[in-house]
Formats: sequence, C-alpha cells, structure tokens
Amino acid sequence: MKPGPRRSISQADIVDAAFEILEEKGFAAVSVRAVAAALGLTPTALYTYFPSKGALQAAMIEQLLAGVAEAVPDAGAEPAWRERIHAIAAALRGRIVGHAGSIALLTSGPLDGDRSRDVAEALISAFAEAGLGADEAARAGHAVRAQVIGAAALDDAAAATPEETPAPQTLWKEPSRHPRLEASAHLGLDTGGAEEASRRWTLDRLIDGLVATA
Amino acid sequence: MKPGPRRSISQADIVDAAFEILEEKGFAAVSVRAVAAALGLTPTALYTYFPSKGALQAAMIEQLLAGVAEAVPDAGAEPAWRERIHAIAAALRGRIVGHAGSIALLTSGPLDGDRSRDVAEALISAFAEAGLGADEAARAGHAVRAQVIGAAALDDAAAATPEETPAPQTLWKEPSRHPRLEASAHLGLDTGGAEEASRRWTLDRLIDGLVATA
DNA sequence: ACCTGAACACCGTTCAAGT
DNA sequence: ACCTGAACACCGTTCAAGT
Repeated sequence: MKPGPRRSISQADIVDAAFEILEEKGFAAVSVRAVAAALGLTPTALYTYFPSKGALQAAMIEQLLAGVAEAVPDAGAEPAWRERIHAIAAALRGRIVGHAGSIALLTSGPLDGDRSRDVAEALISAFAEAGLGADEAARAGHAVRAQVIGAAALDDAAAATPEETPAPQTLWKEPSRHPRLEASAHLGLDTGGAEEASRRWTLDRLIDGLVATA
Repeated sequence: MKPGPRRSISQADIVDAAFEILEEKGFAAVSVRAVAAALGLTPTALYTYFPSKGALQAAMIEQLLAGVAEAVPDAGAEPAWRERIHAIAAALRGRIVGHAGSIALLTSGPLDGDRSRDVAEALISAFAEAGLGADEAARAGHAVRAQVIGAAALDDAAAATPEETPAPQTLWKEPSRHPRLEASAHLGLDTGGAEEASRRWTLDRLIDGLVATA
C-alpha cells in the first residue's frame, strides 16, 4: 500500500484494537507494533494519533472506566447510598475482570483521567449522603477504590499462578506453616474464584466500619 | 574476561542488584540485561541462576515480603490483635513504598510464595484472635491485604502523574464536575501524600467493620 | 558448573521522505 | 494530515562453545 491519507481510522478504533489484543494475548502483548499490525498500519503511523504508548494506555483506561460512575443500583434496594456504592464497586470490578489483564493496565500509569475522577466523586458523594463529613467521605471513597483495585490485583495474581502441581503422595503430613490459609481454600479467595457473596460481605463490612463514625 | 567458573555470585546478589536498579530507575528498567551488566556478567549467565525473568521477579517478591509477617506491634498497645494487624499492614506498606516501583513488581505475577502466604496466615490468625470464625477471619485477612495493596497501587499511580500544569488564569471558574474530590485535595489521598493518620483511620474503620460480626 | 558470543524474534521511538 | 521505510538503542531467550 502506498503512503498517504487514509482518513478511515480514529483514536477509538486504535483503542478497540488494543483491547482486543489485551483480552486475547495479555497485557505484555499490547505493543505499539502489534496494535498497528492489527489495523494494517505501520507502527509509526500510530504516533499520528497518540504521542506515546503511555498516551494510548491512558486512553484505554478512560474507556475501561467510562460509565462506571453512572452505575445504577438494583431497583428498590435500601438504603440508596449503600446500594449505589455496591453498584459502582461491582461495575468497576466488572470492567476489570471483563478485560483479562487490565489490572496491569490500571496499575501501569497515573489514574488521573476524567473517568477515574468521576468514579472517585461518585463514591465520595454516596458516603456524604450516608452522613459522613467531607474529609471522612473522601477517605471512605478512597478506601473503597483501594479495596476493589487491591482485590482485583490479588485475583489477577492468583489467576496467573501456574497449575498447581498435585501434592505428592506422602505418608505423614508435614504440619503446615499456613493451616488457617489452607483451611480457607474452599472460599477461593486466593485462586481468583472468590464468590460474589464473599466480595459483598467484605464490602459491606468495610462500609459498616466507615459509616459507623457518622 | 575469559569464560569459566567464577563462583563468587549468588542468587541473593542478583536479587540485590535487581532491587538497586528498581529503586534507581524504576520497574521497567529491571531487565535481565541491565541486572547482568550491573554484576559484570553477560545476560545469558543469569540463566544459570534463574530459569527466566519471571523467576527472578518471584525471588524479588519473596525478599520484599520477608519478615513482614513477623512484624511486632509497638509495645504496650491494646488489644494485641488489632495492633498486630496494624504492624503487619504498616510493614507491608513500608516494604512497598521503601522500594519505589515495587507495586508493579507485586502485581506483575503470582503472589503465591512462602513469604506471601506467611503474611496471609498472620493476618488471618490476628482476626481469629479477635473472635472471628474461620471463614470470616480468612475473608478479613484478604480484605486487609487488598486494602494495603490497593492503596499502594493508587499511591503509585498518583506519584507517576506528571507535574500538574498550573491552572491557566481564567476569569470565571467553570463549575467543577468533581467538587468533592477537589475539596479533599488537602488530604493528599490522590497525590501519594496521604498522611499516616488517614491510613490508620481507614484501616481502623475496616477492622471495626470486620470484627463487628464477632 | 559457570560463563561468553552470536543469534533470533521482538520492543518504543525518531527521522526523512512520500502523497 | 497521514502514512511508509529505515534506523537506533533496546528487550527475553536459546544455542553452541569454551574453561
């Protein structure tokens, strides 16, 4: 193909192509060259749209977070602010687990985009509605964001764990150094398989503790 | 230098050299080639000690987490289990912020090493001591780990934010879309400058909520 | 066992040039 | 404005070979 204007490609097309690679081959595979190739372009052509790989990643984060702040709680639930927090947390988590490897994207650079701020603002508002003062509400919103992102990071790390080698047949069991951790394996907390009930319990306990000061 | 046995280098030396590069030049600069060069070795020589870059990173994580589970609370504090949780959380956080860029290391691969399990076990034990049942204690320990790691990830993202361009002089202020977030700027939650008091408040609220079911 | 040197298949980014 | 092609300074990893 000859060089020259082609006009048919937008920033959104590039971000879409990047997400396709992210989901299919993981975060490490999202290279400028791979994204360009997926679009039938030369790597250097992408620099017409984004000044750097980091700028492309920032655009990906913004798209990932779009709409999370507007997540609407299930109808009829009370109190409204608590359900709004749950809805936002679930939406945020859903976006992350819905795009495999995106936690690496989220922790790869600054989280200072508009969509990221929307999420923060929505959470602080919910806690203000719950009766917290300005500072406490801000700290509470931050705590919820940290909890969701941290839990997703732990999930992702667990999912990256290679197949567990089946325990070799031993006659006497060594007393484990981590008996309590092993006894909780059925919860799936460290295998990326935590149930919705566990997540909801944790978030409710966090909210309880945060609003108790109101 | 001629090839041949040199015997004077250990796995620990390699991990130390890798941390030096991590702290001075960031996570992205920790390449097999750079670590080898820092030790006066050829890149391929490192493959005698670690089968892959991932194995080296896993060894770095283990060293980062060494001793965290044994963190001892400040003397005389009560109740002991709450202070133990604070001590472990502070130690974990201290290791992360003490090594710039190490949150990327922590979220780069599986967190299934022995030291990582030690931290999990210690937290679960503390919550069991607080009166929680086995499942709740496991979920509570997981929540604390997620909170610390998530907060560190948010801090790191904020620290990576490029210098804020000073607000251009405008005659009329646009009404902000994020008034509550901006009003909380003095807390430093999103600039990596959160005070110890904020972190302690958040963790105490989380603990309060978690143990309220006991 | 520990190491080198060459090689393979990749990176992000810059630059001059074409249309 | 949008694109190509060549180039620069990097990657992780493998392989044959030396001591």
